[in-house]
Amino acid sequence: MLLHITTDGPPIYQQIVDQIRFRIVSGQLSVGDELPTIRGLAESARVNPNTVARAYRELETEGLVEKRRTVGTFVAAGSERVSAAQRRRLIAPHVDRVLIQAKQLGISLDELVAQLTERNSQLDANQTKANGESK
Amino acid sequence: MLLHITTDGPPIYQQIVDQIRFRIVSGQLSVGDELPTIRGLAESARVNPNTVARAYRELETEGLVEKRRTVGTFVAAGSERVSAAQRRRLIAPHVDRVLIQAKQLGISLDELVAQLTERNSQLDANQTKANGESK
DNA sequence: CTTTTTGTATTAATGAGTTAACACAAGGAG
DNA sequence: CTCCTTGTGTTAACTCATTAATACAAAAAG
Repeated sequence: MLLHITTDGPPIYQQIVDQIRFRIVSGQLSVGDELPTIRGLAESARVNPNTVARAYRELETEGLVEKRRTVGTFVAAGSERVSAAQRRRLIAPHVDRVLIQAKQLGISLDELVAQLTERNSQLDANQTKANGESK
Repeated sequence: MLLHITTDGPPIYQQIVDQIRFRIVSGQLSVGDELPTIRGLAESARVNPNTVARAYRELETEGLVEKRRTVGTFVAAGSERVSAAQRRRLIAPHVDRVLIQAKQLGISLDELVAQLTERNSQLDANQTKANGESK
């Protein structure tokens, strides 16, 4: 398991959570798969074991992984079956935040959706550009 | 100018920015209107003048107000004419953030819009409930 | 020119969040 | 039983955003 960690930008534990979560919801990791041990991942990523432990704790709270003491950490059962609902739950706080901001600016839902669509296209364009149209 | 400031929740300077911005974009404050002086608002809101100064600085960066030294702070020209574009600019960072999060969770734009719509209805429902259907 | 009122700048105190150091606890392996 | 590897818990250091204390600068008012 190779993670890309940077000391600037978001907190380390958050980067770990995001990257592992993505591998689970995108199918790169399957139910029952064992994650690296806390110490193992900590060493390979050059961070403190506590930092990895915190990331794993969050993933457990989200219901994505299951920890078995003295054995290891595994992708939790149901991580693929309920994935649609799960993803809705995970994105909910972010959705709420942008809605509240929009309301505070007097932006209607339609306007918000329009801008969302527009920015989405732009982000996609930037991404393919950055990746040199790989794939 | 009466502001509602709470010491918990978001930072004070942010609350000031949000509330004054809303009064500008919603038309409660018109171009050329004078805002309270930094010291005046600081006293009436029981906060440090620096905190108000910071809020005013942000509003100036957003182009919503204009500061005239030794005179005061005023609603900037153009704050109403470009208000649609202005609002888009103000919401842009929040829109980008939720888009990036969605992408990271493998959520499509359509799914995101659907959830946005749903949550919007729920938030509206809560609000009318909390306000006792006032108006 | 002096005073007063305005915004500006510098520095420090505070608090929350993040990360690290290190010791503890539990269960499987031998 | 003993050892080793697993996750857990406690505490402290560090960083950064926020807020406050205080002094400065500029221009209008008199």
